[in-house]
This record gives sequence, C-alpha cells and structure tokens, in this order.
Amino acid sequence: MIVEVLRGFNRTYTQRIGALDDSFLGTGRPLAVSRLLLEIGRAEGASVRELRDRLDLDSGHLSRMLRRLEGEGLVATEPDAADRRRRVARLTPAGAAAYDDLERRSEERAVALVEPLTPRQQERLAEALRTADLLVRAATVRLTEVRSDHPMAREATRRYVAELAARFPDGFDPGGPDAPEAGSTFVVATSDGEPVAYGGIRPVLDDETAEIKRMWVDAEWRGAGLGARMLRHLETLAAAQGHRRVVLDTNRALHEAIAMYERAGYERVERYNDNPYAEAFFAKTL
Amino acid sequence: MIVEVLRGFNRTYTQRIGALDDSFLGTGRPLAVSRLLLEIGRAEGASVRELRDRLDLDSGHLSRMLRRLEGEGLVATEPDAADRRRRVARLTPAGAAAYDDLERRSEERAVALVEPLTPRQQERLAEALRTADLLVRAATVRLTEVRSDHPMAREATRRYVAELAARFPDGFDPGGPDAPEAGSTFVVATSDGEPVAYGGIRPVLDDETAEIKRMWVDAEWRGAGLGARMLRHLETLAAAQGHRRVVLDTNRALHEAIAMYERAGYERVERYNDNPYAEAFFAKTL
DNA sequence: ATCATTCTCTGACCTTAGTCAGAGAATCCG
DNA sequence: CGGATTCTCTGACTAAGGTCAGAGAATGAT
Repeated sequence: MIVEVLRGFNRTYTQRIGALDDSFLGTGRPLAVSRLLLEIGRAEGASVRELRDRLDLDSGHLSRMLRRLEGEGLVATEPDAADRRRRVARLTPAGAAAYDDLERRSEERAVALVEPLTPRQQERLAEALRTADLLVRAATVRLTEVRSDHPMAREATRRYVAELAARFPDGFDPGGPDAPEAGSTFVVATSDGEPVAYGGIRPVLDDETAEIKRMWVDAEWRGAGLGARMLRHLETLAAAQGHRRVVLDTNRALHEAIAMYERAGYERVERYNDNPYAEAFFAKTL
Repeated sequence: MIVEVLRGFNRTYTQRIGALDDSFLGTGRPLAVSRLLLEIGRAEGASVRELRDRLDLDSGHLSRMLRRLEGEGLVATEPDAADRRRRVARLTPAGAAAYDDLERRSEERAVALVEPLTPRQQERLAEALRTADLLVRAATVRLTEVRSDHPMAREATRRYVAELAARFPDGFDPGGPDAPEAGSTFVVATSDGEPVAYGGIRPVLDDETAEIKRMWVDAEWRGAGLGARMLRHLETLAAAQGHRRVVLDTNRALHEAIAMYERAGYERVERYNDNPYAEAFFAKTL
C-alpha cells in the first residue's frame, strides 16, 4: 500500500515541484552548472574530489564545468595546501552573488507554491513533509563495513566518545589510542556522507559469542529506528561469522539504548567484564 | 517556515527518490522515450496532438520519438478516422510488455526504498505522503475564467447537477438548456486537466450586487480549502467588476457549503428569489 | 629511490534533448 | 470552390550531459 502512495506522490511531486529546480532558468547557466555552483557555495569551498563524490560526476565533466565557472569569474580554484594533487574551489564575491540569486529564485518558487494554501494547511504540509523527510532519509541510510581506522569510523568514534563524556556522571575516558583489533568488524551508517550511526562486533574468548561495541546513533536521528537496524545488521554479521550469541555492556545513563536492547530481545545477564563504565549487561541468542 | 521545510524536503527527495524515475535505466531507451511510452500506455491510445499537449513536447521531437518506438515495434500509428490529419498511436503487444516492464521496475524501486523501514514507519510515511500529496495538489489547482459553454465548464456543470439531484430530497431539475448568460463570469478549477471545482457570478438587477452561482467542489477534494479559495476568487472578480455586495442561495441539504459560507463571513438574509430549490439565502458586503 | 597510486585536467567522442523552418496532406470557413 | 488553417512529418541545427583514454604532477608504500 505504501508503494502505491509513494508512486502516486512521486507523480504529483515531479510534475509540480520538480519545478523548484527550474530556478536556474534565466540565469543563462545550465542546470548541472547551477547545481555545482550551489554545492560549492553550500560547502563554502570544497576540493574537486569532494564535489565529484557528492554530485556523482565524471571527472572530465566536472573539470569542464569548473573551467566554465572560473571563466565567468564565479569560482576560483587553488591547490590544496595539504595535498597538492588536489584543488580546492571556492566562490568569488561574484560567485556568492550568483549563489544568492539562485537561492532567492528557489525560495520564490517555494513561496509561490504554498501561497494558495491557508496558514493551517501550510502548517499541515510542513508537518507532513518533515515526517516524510526524516523517514525517507532514514530509509536511505547506507550501512557500510569499515575498518576502525577508516576516516568515517574515526569521526563516528569521536562523536561516540564525546557523547559518553557528556552523559556519564563522571565523564568518560576512552583509554589508549584506537588500534584496529584483529577480527573485529565495524559498520558505519551514513547519510549525505555523514556518519549517523556506528557499531561493531568482536569475537570473545569462547568463540561462540560476539560482543557488540560502540553502538552510537546521532542525537538528531534517534527515533528513526536506526539503532534497531544497526543492531539487526550486526547480529546478522555475527551469525554469518559463526557466532551463536551476542553480548554487550552499557551504562545506566543510556536509557534509550537500554530500552532498545530490551525491545530487540536482549536479556540482562551478569557482569562479564571489568569495564568500569559498564553497569548493565545484556545477551541475546541468535 | 514551511518554505524551509519544503526546500529541505525537495533536496532530500530529488537526491533519493528522483531515482524512481531512473526505472527506465537498463531498458536501453532514453527517459523521454520511456515517458512517451508510459503516456501512450496510460491513455490506451492517444492522438499525436494529445500526446504533444500532455507531455509538452515539440512536434518534431515527438514525431521522431514515435518513429523510434515504431521502429522498435512497440507502438503502431494510424490515421484518426474522424480527422485524417491526425494520427493515433497505440501500444502493440510488445509495447504493452515494455510498458509493464517499466511499471514493474518503478514498483521495484519503490519497494526497495521503503524496505528498510519498519511496518510502523512505512505506515507513518504513507500517511505523511498522502497528506502532502493532497495539499500539493490543492496548492497547484489552477483557476481559469471560462464561458459557461466551455467543455470544462459543461463537465463541471454536469457533475454539479448530478450531485444536487442525488442530495436534494426531491431531486433536482436544472430547467432549460444551458445558454451562456450575458455578463456572467464562470471560473473552473482544474487539476491534471480535470475540473475539481466550479462557480460563477452574474450581475443582479440593482447592479450593486453580484450573485454567486453553481458553486461546486468535487467530493474527493472537500476539506482542501478549495471552496473557500473559489469563493475568494469570485468575490475578487465581483469587486473588480464594480459590485459592492454578493448574494447566493443554497439548500439545507448542503451543510458543508453552508458552514463554509458562514466561515467566509456570509450572513443569512431574506429570500430574494423564487428558486424552488433554494432554502437558505446569504449575503456579504465586499 | 622506485614504482604504484591518486588527483585533475584535456581531447575526442557520443547520445539525448530540444528548436526552428518548411513541406505536404487534410480539413475548415466563407 | 479557394484560401487559410491544422496536423504531422523531415531536415538541419544547437546545447547539454556524459563517457573514456591518457597525460602530467604529486603523493604513498616499500
């Protein structure tokens, strides 16, 4: 049923709101070039590499578009000081003006679109779109296996540690540096290239059991079912590696996490390690 | 605020669900050709003229795409029996198979998109999209002034009469044929080329006053604020024509309409005509 | 120091999308 | 009936979007 609703909505939407994208019309610049300009503006300077990844463009295509924007005096590029193979693009003042112009046009279209609705309808539409936005983003989060020294994993760990430090009554000290443990597997969930959830498993001595480590969900993403999805994913991985049981420890302060583990079928067990921060211990048979 | 939500949603949406449109990928046919195929399939045969209007294509461009589909054996064209300048296109059996294939692909994408969500989340998403769909369609309804003998006006009148006949306790007889009255102005609200609301004004004897006639809103569209919008539009027209006051009559059975008139600032007045179907009379000073 | 890899760029090339003018047949209007 | 109009089509053209191979500089791995 959701599928028919989605397809129906898609038809309505592309017919009438796809037009928000037409805001580049009249600028004399083609769509792809305008998108590139917006991306550079939004990122406040980005390497060619990043732009290519984010817009999913061919390097030749992108390069040519950059030359065009340079030719129009809207963008300036220079080698990245840190890695001189890379080039960094940023908007010139004229580019910033063109960016503002595009933003203004797009905003005008949006205003014109909702203008016929009453304030109450606008409020209902906003509410519905907020919900749809969150759920669509949640549905399109990508789970990727990474090593714990992958930049995305490092970033996720940094935020995980920061959150524990803020929430634990006596703070949190992660201990030594973060060497990749043999045999452990980490998974990062990303949305728009940002990590939004993280977690990993490592085999425990008896080999029947895997331990779930570093479960973290970005605060803005809680309630979107991401934690449960990550947990299921890690359990599947553990099972695929031949484990029959998963265990994990956590702290009383993390009540949403504890509630989630319980909903996911985890049961409390006795302390199984000497982690000073752990106060609650759970296990689940796969 | 709604504007930021809309723009944010638009970004999320075009990045992730615009991909529903990519369902043509792998068919070896470009997007525009696939769209044409879908349009012919949906209409179950359409004249070149209609296709051109509906897809807003250049006649040369369309013609070439039709040749291509003919070449692939998916579409057959023949002169329209009624007007031999026109040609009618319809799907061949192979074309119908290609059509089904496209539909299936699009459906698969939709299924894959919502698959990571829990059933409850899917339900929430469906609900949000249903709301957004209705409101976006409501916002993009177009109001057009027409003569009462315009095909769209006739269709709207037909449905207006059918509804009154069904709802009035003793049925409804519209009286004589529908000659365009001098000085009267009619407005039809359309969505996807279908009339969804209708109404008109005609000057009354004293010339200070205009009477609102034939207010009708499609049953599926009630509650979307379309009646109120039509009413405002007609009032503006009346004011522009120099009237200071609008009046209207209606029947007790039309309670939603009566409630709407009252919300819009109309006040009950004495009977001002001998319309046997009218039981309630309203007026508003502009 | 060497070799492989990464990064950006240019050149050559292709498809898709779309525009415009005009031809030829059919139809409509007076 | 004759001229204007409608409809579809072809030819000629352009811009936009995109792919691929390879060159040249910088960097990383051993």
